[in-house]
Amino acid sequence: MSLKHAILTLLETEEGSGYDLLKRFKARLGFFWNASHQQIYSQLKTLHSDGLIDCTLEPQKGKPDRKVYQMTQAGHDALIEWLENPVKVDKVNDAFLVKLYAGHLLDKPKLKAELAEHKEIHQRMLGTFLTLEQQYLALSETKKRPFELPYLTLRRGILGEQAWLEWAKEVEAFLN
Amino acid sequence: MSLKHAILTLLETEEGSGYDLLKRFKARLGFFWNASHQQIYSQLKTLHSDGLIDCTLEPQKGKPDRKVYQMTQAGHDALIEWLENPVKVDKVNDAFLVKLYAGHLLDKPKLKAELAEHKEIHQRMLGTFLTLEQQYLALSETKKRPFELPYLTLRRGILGEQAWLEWAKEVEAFLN
DNA sequence: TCTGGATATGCAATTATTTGCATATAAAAA
DNA sequence: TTTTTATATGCAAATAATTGCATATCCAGA
Repeated sequence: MSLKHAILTLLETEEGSGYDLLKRFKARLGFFWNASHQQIYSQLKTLHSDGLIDCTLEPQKGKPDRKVYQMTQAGHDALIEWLENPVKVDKVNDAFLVKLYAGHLLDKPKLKAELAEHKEIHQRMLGTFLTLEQQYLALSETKKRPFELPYLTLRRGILGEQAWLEWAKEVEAFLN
Repeated sequence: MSLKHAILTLLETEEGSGYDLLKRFKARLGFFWNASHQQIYSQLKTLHSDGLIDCTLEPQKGKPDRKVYQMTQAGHDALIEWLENPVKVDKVNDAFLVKLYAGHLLDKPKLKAELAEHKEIHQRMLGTFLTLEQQYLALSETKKRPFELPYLTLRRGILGEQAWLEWAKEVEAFLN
């Protein structure tokens, strides 16, 4: 599973509490891997009981202890091993396409309305990605360096969303 | 869940046995919804026990009975209801991007090799899609009509794969 | 001061998917 | 004639993901 290894990747860079990791996950990997907070907390528990990460308790006044997770050697090894073995090609399961395929059972206005909703979401995503890209491109060459690979994942998002929106135009043309 | 409704969509057009449906599923919906034969057989069972599909047994010599499934009114209603309510935007969970994000932990040749494997798969997919597109485009206008919506789902596949391959060029440029 | 939202954490049940196994026939290829 | 490939089905266990619920704090604004 990749979620485990995505979390290990984050911990490889820096330790953190569940919530820290959740936020870092959403901000950095969330564009190409969706995971709920429940999933992340429960994976942290599993990773810990498998010895791939350590956990230190930081007492807090009033609040319950803060659990800070950090990488172990076993975790590092597991991550490297995962990286060295091929992953499966992204599996697509797109409910909207199922619906479009069955679109003859629905009237065009309803299809159009739903297309418009999806389009808005994709446009918003693209906007977010383009903003992030501008931030990256504004950096000096040396400052870019550590973000080169993340930037490539961002490019995937940009090209993917642009392609989706191009396609949406074709669908709109048909529905009009 | 969309798998249920994808199967109902197939049955809306024509009845069939589990294996019939499996093949039709792979040929028509398989490009945007991946499901194993086990999943399809088990969903048929559930759909049947929920009364959304009927099942008639066709005795066969030597072989076990052929179970032929067909739509019920309840199934049709459930499909329409599903179609009328919005579906969620396609969720992306792309393990290769997780790996690329963590690529600094791996040497470039290994990343390049894996990229090449994925590229080959995407190229093959695109090839398949383009062949199907040629077949569609060769039809007369009247014969095209019933495949207009499926064709749009095919276009999604084409534009999606092209975008992936464009992106792969950027990644290759970086890795070289 | 009350209220709502962000912060911060998790359990439990259900649903969906994957993986491994299992069986049996028929046709085609070696 | 043996082996492989396609046809044709499915169960069971494990893993992954979703959904619903639950708790408790802190801070800002009405």
